[in-house]
Amino acid sequence: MAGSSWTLPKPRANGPPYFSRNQVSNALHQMAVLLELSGANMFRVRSYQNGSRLIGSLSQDLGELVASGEIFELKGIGKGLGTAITQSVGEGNWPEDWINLHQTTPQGLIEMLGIPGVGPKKIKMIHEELGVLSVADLQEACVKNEVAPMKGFGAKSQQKILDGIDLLARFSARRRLDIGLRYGQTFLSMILKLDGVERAELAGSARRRKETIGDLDIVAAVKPEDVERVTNEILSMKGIADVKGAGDSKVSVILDTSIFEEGFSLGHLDANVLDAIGGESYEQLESGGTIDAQVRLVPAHVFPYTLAYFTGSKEHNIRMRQAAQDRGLKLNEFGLMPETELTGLEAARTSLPAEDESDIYSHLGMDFVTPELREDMGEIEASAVGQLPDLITLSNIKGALHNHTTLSDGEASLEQMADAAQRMGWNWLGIADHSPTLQIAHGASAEDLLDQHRTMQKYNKEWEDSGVDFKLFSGVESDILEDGKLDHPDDVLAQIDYVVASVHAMGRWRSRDESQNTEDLLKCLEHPATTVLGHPTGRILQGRDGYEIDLHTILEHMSEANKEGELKAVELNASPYRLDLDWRLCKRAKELQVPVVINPDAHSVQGLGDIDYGVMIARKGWLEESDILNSLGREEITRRLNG
DNA sequence: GCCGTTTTCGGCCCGACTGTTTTCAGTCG
Repeated sequence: MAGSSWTLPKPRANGPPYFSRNQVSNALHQMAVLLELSGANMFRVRSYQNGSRLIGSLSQDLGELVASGEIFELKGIGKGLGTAITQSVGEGNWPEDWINLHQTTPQGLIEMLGIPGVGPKKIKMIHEELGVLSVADLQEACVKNEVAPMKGFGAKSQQKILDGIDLLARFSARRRLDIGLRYGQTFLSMILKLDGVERAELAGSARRRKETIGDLDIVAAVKPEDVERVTNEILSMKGIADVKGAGDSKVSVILDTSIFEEGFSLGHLDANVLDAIGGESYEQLESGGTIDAQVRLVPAHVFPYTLAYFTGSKEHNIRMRQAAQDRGLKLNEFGLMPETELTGLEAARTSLPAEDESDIYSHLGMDFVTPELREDMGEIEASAVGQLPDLITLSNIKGALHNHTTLSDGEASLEQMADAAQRMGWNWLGIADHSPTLQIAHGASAEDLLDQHRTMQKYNKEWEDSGVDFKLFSGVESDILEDGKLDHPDDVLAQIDYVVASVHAMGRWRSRDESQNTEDLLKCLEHPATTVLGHPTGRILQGRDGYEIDLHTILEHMSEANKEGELKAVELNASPYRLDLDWRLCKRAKELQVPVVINPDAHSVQGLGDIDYGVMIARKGWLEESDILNSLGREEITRRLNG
């Protein structure tokens, strides 16, 4: 979980509230993990997990809920959690037993949870009987053959643990959405070409457009008599680095980059990103990369059920099964049917029919839920009452505000960027090059910035005179300095169209606590010139966590400013390395009516294409056409920026 | 730990797989 370390945060000085939604949500999540390791009842563990999700996506102010006692009325917060949260948020003290559990659980046990095939029960036993405190200890114990003789273990278990530790060291990282989709879509298109494959779709977190992807799931409809042949043809495909298993309904393989006929290359990376992900070695890591993939082969009549099941999320599936239960039915990967003695495909013969996933939802009295929304973030409730959002698509995008040129660290000139934007069908483009403090990115001086502004005005006049529906806007990506100050004098900022304010001094911001960072960001947002908050947490996916920040509070302040007629928008940075604003908070911004602007943060012509990933995440975050600035026409955006 | 127009106690989503077991526990998705 981003920003969390395995300690309980210190209370802020000027409470109550002493802790933010993030902090309480993280603490509950940690408690769930620690309780699991301590051998607690799994349903108790789940209560903490549910509580964490609930508090993390809370639309009300946590401090107020605690002060008024309404916290106890939330479904999922009872006497126990309610009291604990009230005490921590209201008085600044975490419960004694929470503190104790943190102090008595060795850090290494938490790391051991990452080993595939090793769960809390086994860790607890190994820890108690062998005194194992870390992954390294466990490896040593296995090598010394101390694990196999234990009750419930054996030679195979011991070897599996050793293999798991090896796997953890090599492939612990999930893959970014862009990488996962490239593998997934390539693999899917190859499977679709096979004789006997009636239909096939990408499932799992890739289909849900999660910002990172663990492994690929593909579901294919194949007649029983074709399964063996199709399986063999999949196993002989280009790009299969290793076969993990192949049964009569599932093929499990590891893909490598030889699956890409045209080779595998990464686009341009900005210096800040490159720095964060370990420089040039990252490209090598990618080109030598692999990804696990599973293909499920099922008869056509169960395909929609299997697709829905393996698309998940787990949380969404749980709610769907409960909905089925409420109707006296049972839902699984084979069908939706009355309770029966039969199991698996046998039972599926009694299932209600489904041509597509929408039939499944319709059997349960719900509207079809698009895969991006299946996270149990309110979509179940909304679909039951016909209130699902009408999500944006790429065709809604008419421009974007945060892009770079050769004036700072971009690869393309102003002219090339404008030309590319027009070819993409956009009606406007905002350029926001770096400000002077960011020397690593050749931040531009005020003089150069104003020069660029005049050049844009010249082009704009030419387009207007010749009836071209396109316009450039001049902005700056201003570093947020000490005390939330902007990086140019006010008189310079007043001359250009807008300011994207972003944090780049990550070292300093990450060394400070949440309340200090939040305070500085709020000050910066109060500056009349600040229009857009750029990459709000500074995270680099698979690279580094962002700085600690209470974005709930930030968004609430921005909401107030917008109500008073100012324009304060939050960026959804579309770079697949960032995807920041997180989709979980997009929904919050929407509720608060804070405009979102999806920005490719392009450092090249190709970089403009990253808008695609931004749209995916915006959809995942429930955003509709009216929630984003990108959907405004040339004249409307002019009015909003100048208003 | 949470929840309740059949319940304040006894449930809490479902199935496959694996390895350890003579009937099941742990892990995973």
